[in-house]
Amino acid sequence: MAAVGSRAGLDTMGIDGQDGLVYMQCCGQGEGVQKKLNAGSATTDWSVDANTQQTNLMSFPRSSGMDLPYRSPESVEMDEIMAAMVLTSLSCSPVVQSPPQKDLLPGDMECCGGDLSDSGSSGYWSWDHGNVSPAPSPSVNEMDRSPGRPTDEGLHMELDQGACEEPEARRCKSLSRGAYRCLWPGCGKVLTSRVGMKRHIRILHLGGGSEQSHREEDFYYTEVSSEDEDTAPSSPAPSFSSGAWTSCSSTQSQDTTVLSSPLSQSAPSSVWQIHTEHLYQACSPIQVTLSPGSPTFCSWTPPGDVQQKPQIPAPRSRSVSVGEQWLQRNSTSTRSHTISASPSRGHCSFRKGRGEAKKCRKVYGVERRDQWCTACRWKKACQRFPD
DNA sequence: TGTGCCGGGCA
DNA sequence: TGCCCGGCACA
Repeated sequence: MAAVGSRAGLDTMGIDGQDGLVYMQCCGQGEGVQKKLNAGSATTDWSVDANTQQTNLMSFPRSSGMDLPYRSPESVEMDEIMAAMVLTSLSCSPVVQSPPQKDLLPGDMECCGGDLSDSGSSGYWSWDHGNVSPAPSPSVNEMDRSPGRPTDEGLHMELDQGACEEPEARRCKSLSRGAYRCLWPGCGKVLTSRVGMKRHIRILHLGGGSEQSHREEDFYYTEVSSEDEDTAPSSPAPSFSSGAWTSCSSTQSQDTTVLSSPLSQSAPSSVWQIHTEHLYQACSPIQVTLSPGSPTFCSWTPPGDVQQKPQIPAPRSRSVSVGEQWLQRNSTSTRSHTISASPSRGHCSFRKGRGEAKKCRKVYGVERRDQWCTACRWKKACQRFPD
């Protein structure tokens, strides 16, 4: 039975005779599932218990010299039944059985499965055929989650990861009908799966699965969707956000197009928010969005877009202070100058030399402090008269 | 010494 | 998050 199961679902099942550990590795994915068995007790919280261990001992030679206790025929039969159940459930996964290296057809795996692939598992565990729950998980996972059983750290990591991402995957699918277009010169292939697109880029264009190419995949595809195309030209703010950016800000852009992207979720909060609310920290947007180490849509956005789009003033419902309102009305041009000049300031800790422009303090004087811009009142970099 | 503003604290 | 201020750098 175990041998049959080995072909069906399990590639390797190793046993540590010292600790009673059984290592199961599914389909060679490197996603080792480590089970610590109660070798001595007959508790059946997890079906593959000591009996199963002994079954495994029958099929897999072990190097240790542990004595094998006598096993009754009933026990052997029960072992076979248990092993059959476990292995059958494991082998039921279509993803497990499918070859991992081919290009995924559209619809194979939806968006958020790509998160898993970043960790090197290439999304093999991101079974995502619609909302169908993963086939092998009910038997194994439910048994793993049963109370009274020693906590399996490694497996819990997998389970937690899946538990955390599955709602997100559903949310992605419910909110976005996006597709992913390969930006590789001359390719332009469109896939509905981020994982598929990543794999497409990695295999066909980057030529392998090296660590670097793993990170570079994000640069060679873009997200396209009908929603995006519909809403993009409507107003400056959505065109600036363009999905990835809107999803970056969880608090302020709920009314805009939401094209949820795992990459964009890891991106910093929106430049728009930074520019409008904390302009005196204007060095942040440039450094953040152009950071070469962050493989996000934000990085992929051409620098020109990053610097130009936030300059477009857009009406916002946010309550602003008097100074900021004045700033929004009058200093759009100077703001763009500030943004473009902010890299010269370098890191925020670098204190730039004093500029020539008069500040609010000089213009209005201390006695008219209420007319200062907000930043000046807060002893921040002047917004109204930036250098 | 005055000014600009970073960094941090407070509510 | 908004607001304020100590303290530092610079002119």
